[in-house]
Amino acid sequence: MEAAFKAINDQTRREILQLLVGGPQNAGEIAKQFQMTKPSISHHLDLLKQASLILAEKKGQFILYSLNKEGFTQIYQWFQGFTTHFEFPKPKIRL
Amino acid sequence: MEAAFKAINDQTRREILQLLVGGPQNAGEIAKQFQMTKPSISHHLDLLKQASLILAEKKGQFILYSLNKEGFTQIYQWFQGFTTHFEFPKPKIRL
DNA sequence: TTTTTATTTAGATATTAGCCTAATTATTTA
DNA sequence: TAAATAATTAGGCTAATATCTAAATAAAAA
Repeated sequence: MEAAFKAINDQTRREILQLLVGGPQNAGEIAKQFQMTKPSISHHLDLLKQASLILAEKKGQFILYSLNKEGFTQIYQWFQGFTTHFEFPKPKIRL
Repeated sequence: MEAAFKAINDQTRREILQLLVGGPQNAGEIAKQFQMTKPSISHHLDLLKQASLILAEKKGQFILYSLNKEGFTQIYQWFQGFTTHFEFPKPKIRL
């Protein structure tokens, strides 16, 4: 859980997660959308993977990244510890 | 929102938030529960306050700290951007 | 008013984080 | 097999973070 909090404490990494909401992308595609070198993006992807916020699937010479529910669940569960004290609207759930 | 992510990316600060679920406490009471100096705890409280995760109310020579919904709402709203892709149980709400 | 108590602010230090360039690994294509 | 492509790993530099001690501020008590 430690890793998840660390991972989301960075603007670039939050933007990567946002991008992946639109569907899986490989490292090169992701990197193109940032003004930052590929090695830097690669490092961010590694931290997101360590936090179980994304999954990496090797497809030949490409690596396809996609969102991973596990890390988000960890964050949500932490958050839930406070929901008995504050009211929050229901999450929008895809049924 | 930046400040909220930063604030929760620290074990000590997350523990402080957890303590305050049990009700407001002043800085000294909070500090007693950690093996860390008062100035360090004071700094953590300042970061939590900057993130709108806690409120500080001066009571004579004491300062009473309590949870602040605002910062939690910011985190929750960010989180909601992903809930259309993953299903999460409803939060427990105190009505 | 002097002293004590509660808390913060300031300054110093050590660790961590983010970014770059250069080098390496793995896969595909010529 | 040699060259090109995709991505990561390694090393170094700077900025940000967490913690401490010492000093400052503010309120209460003696």
